[in-house]
Amino acid sequence: MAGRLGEEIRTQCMAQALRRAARVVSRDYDAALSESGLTIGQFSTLAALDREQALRLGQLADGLGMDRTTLNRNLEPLAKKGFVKSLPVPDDARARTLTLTEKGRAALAEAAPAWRKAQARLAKKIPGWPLIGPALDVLR
Amino acid sequence: MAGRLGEEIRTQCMAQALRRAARVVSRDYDAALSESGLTIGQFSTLAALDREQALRLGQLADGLGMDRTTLNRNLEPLAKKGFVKSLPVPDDARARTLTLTEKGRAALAEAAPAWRKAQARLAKKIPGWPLIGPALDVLR
DNA sequence: ACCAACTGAGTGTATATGCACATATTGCGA
DNA sequence: TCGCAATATGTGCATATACACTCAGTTGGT
Repeated sequence: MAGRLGEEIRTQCMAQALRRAARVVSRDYDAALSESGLTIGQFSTLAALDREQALRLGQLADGLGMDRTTLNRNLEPLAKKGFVKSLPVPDDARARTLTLTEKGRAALAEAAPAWRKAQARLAKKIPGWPLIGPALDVLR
Repeated sequence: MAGRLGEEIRTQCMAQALRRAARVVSRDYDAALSESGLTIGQFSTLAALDREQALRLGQLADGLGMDRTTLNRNLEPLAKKGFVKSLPVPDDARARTLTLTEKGRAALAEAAPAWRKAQARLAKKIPGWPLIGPALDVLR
């Protein structure tokens, strides 16, 4: 009688599966990026700012599927390194726009080769990825 | 010329996609479980211990795809609540075995209905899940 | 028996995550 | 204009994550 519930959770819990997968692949990417001094989370944040400049905190957080306050704190190490700048908005004294600095763009470009290596390695390890990526897009 | 690299990363980075998905669904499960006082991560840990008793820290961490030291710290709130106990191993004075207490098993069972609700809600939101779950099993 | 390599666990530090709450500002209706 | 709801951001707290390092105990070779 031991563990019927636990077994059900292991085989069916989507959160467990996704969190586990995120941990495993994050460690891999982080190792690949270690030379660059960026984590995969920081790399993703810089990439998001590279796509669109002058985003507000809330907008960027939405884009990353992340709580606003989490992003706020994730920006601290990036700001400390001078990769991201937070500028006031003329129209609205509450808001601030986030911009990728030249230094930030350079760091992103410099880390890109290591990222591509991790991509290639992972793509081999997860042959079913072409099915996964699109299927997860519904969460956007 | 702005953002070619950022665009490539957004469309292709597996870590970004998985981390994002994990964040989004975790918030959902956490909200569903809030009454129970468990996070989805804690719920998963209890479930793993429900499947197999007397696991060592390292074994359980491997099973969860988690760093050993992370699990060590994740166990603290569970131990504080009396859901998990760490017992010495007779054969090996270095090791300790983790056991789910009766209280822990009860907490897991009590949280299960809320978890099932989150499961049902998410299954509707991610119709492609039957493809995703098996495809991620390669990371085990 | 001894020592070296190995193994299992714990700690220091840094980052990541989000809820509850607080603050500041804007916009709008009475 | 006054006041209030809505909006944008920041902070306190708790948990989550993992690398580098440390320590204790085990194991195998001599």
